[in-house]
Amino acid sequence: MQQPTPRQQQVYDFIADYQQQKGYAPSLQEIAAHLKIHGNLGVMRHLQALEKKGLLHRTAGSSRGIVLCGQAQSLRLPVLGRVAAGNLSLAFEELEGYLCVDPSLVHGEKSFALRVKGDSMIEAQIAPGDLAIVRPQASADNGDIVVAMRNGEATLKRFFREKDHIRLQPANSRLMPILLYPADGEVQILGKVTAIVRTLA
Amino acid sequence: MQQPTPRQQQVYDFIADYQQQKGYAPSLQEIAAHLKIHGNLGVMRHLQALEKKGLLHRTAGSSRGIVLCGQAQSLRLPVLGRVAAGNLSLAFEELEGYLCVDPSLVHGEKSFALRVKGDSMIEAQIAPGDLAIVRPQASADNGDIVVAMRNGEATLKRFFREKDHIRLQPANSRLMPILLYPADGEVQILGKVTAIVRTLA
DNA sequence: GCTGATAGTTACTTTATAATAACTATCAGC
DNA sequence: GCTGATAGTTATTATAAAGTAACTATCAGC
Repeated sequence: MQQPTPRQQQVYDFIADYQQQKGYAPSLQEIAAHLKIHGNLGVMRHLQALEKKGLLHRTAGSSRGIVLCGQAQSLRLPVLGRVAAGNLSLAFEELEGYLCVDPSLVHGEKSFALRVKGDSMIEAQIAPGDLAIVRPQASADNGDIVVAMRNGEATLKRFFREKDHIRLQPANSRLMPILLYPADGEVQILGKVTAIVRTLA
Repeated sequence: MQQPTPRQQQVYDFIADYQQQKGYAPSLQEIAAHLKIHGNLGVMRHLQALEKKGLLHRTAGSSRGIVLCGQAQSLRLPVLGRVAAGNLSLAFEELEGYLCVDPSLVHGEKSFALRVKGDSMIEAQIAPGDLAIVRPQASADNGDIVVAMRNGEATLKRFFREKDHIRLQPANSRLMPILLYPADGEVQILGKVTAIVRTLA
């Protein structure tokens, strides 16, 4: 977690105070007024900086859509035993319950927690039984860990876009990578893993 | 406090769910959409009724200015960069911030989150940079993962009580176990790891 | 049958709020 | 002197969201 600049800290503190006192986050102009900033662009950039540093989370286009990380507040995600995918619509199967997590673990709308089944990512320190926090998205950046749907089974793999195909690389030396060519649509990316939560004992 | 009608209860429940999941309250139109009400006047009157019955509080003219009365909170743990231990009193050093977690990850009072430093537990799928949720306790059961203080450094080890000593076993084949005899008090158990939280990307 | 509380609809206006464009200023580090 | 990060201003636009008017419908209780 990066440290904010003093000015950014002021912004953060005001949001925390306001949230604590009123029960919801301030609008950009309210922040601007308090910090004696004329216009909200300055505020916007402070928020962008704070978000990049992982101190808060924002929902674009949503008024007062600011959630501070590490405050007495958390997001409630559904915990799924498995995922099934009919073309990008995630079916919530085997709903195990709900998990409250810090906003810093969640990056985006409609995230959910998926119970990890196999040991395909064991060498990336992801074990069966762990909960993977997943943000639904159809593609990813190189090196991201994604949830891939294959033969009706959801598995975790590392995502690499190469010359004319996509490589889904397990973190398990006993397993082979999957090469995915545009033609065969048998594999589908359901989302990106943004965090791991494991309960011991 | 008056009881809401069934329909009003639905409105209230949706707001509670939304608030929990997203971290802020829904807009009138979002409520309307969810309850399949066309237009937001209907919603407005439900909110007015709920407010009159003392179940929530609204700020006029403020978007998402809904605050529910009497909602439960989740647990907020301090995140420490390291721990130092003067006889069982944990000093909160290098406070990185706070992490909100589900009560299911925390087992006991005064738990905290510790940033994992080395790779002593790498084969137990605990990597450097992970956050270990720790419940302070001076002993443990066989097989538990504990935070042990040694030479001023906190490390994670697996705990085993054997004949006349305690064995602190790393999950890393390159590291040797530590044998701890009652006489030498050079190693101290600070607590037990109850959960692991990792942020990716 | 009347009344009042509850519940809903369509259409609209107003305001709150977020987002963008096009600038300037300061400061640290190379 | 150049660059990039930080910080700020004025202005404008787009959209999110709250609020209002004018209706209808159902149901419980008197």
